[in-house]
Amino acid sequence: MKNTNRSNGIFNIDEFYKNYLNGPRIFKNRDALEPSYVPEDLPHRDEEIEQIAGKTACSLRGDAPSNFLCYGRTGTGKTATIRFVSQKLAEYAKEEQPWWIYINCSIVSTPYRILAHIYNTIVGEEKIPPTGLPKDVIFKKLLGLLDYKVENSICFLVLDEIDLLKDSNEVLYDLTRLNESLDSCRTCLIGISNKLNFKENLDPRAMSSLGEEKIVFKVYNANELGDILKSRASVAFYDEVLKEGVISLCAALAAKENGDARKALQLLRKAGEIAERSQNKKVSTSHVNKAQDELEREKEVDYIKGMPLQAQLVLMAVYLISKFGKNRIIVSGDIYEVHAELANKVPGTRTLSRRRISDYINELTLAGIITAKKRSMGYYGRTKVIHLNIDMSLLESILSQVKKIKPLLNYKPILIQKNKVRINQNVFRKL
DNA sequence: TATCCACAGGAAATCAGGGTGT
DNA sequence: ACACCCTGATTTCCTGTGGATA
Repeated sequence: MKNTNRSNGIFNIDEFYKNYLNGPRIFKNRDALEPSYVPEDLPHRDEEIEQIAGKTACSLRGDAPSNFLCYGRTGTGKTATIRFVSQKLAEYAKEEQPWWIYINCSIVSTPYRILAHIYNTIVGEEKIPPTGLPKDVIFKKLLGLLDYKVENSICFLVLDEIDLLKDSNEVLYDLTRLNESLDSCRTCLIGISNKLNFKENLDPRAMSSLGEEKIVFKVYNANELGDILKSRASVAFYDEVLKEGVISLCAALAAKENGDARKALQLLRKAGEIAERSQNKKVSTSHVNKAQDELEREKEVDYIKGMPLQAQLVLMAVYLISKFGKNRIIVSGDIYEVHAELANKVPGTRTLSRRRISDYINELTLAGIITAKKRSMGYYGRTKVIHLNIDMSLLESILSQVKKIKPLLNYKPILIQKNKVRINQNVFRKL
């Protein structure tokens, strides 16, 4: 980084902004690299587009398409493809434009809220409060609204990340019942799922409501990712800004992560931002490598900072045991005890049951912050052996950013002070 | 070989907090 | 004020279990 903004080592914000404005311009349209951007064309999604277009075409003649499900890993273009087709469809729909209602089930995840969300979207304002009313009242209201407002037309309900629904059986049941009870309006349900086995633990009625048909999105390979990046880059960046190899590096890195196009775009955007920040005229592969590191770090930082306080406390317990425990092997029982100690010290938290702690451990494992292996010690019972999966100093700096927890960073748990061992550590070491 | 530990993790119940209409 | 609603977090209750030990 050039230090023209600093004189005597002091950051000068005026200089910084002046330099920034006079500096090289890199982005022409940054939005083109955002996940929400719907591009003019979608490279390598022809098959998927064809299938979806085929399924939805009948809406142009006023018939309701049958419900279907889209499967595919994150970053395989499921949402983008649906949006793309919906835009095309709108171009060809003559009189009655179909309604498209997108529901992100990671945010709107309960039966009540789904119905309320649909209602509010159609009305265009928050008519239905986030809670308070009985669900069937909303159901009836929605029924009336759909027949009145979407009369003789079709309403596409896109349930994105449908696997994250809290009560998917009930939601799907409600939505099919909705469709059956309507007079003049028809609905079409489109589910989008990251999990291939999503339908497996659904009850049969709900399962059939999504139809037998499914569209599977293939993962992108590095070449395909490269094409996607090229087409986006031409919109997002000024000409000649990207140095040789930048795109192929982004593509290669993302290909390693299950061909995640979102990741590839993030990398490219971040690399551009890093170049811009350091006032380089061009984006180089070293910017991409830095971007990779930064994204990795940001991901963990954001995740941990966004966790509920109790979860942070559980993580703190793991941290403290590994910090003071001198190679002590961390087991779930220890975490429970240390968490209880900590919870008593932090205002506004209570101790939790073992059951709850066990859930938090699972969540941390799922997020990749820790690894947990089930292990039997025979006569000494069964437990989970836990390892931190994140750099200690990074974890320390993240935890120190959480105000309520910060004072505990150097707390030596009583468990460790007394060197209380319920299970002979040698049992573990034997393997 | 039967025993028994220290948990895992499913299902259902409970609680508190934010809301409604009457 | 009252009865009732929805949600998210948590507790309670429970059954299951790998394998060293007696």
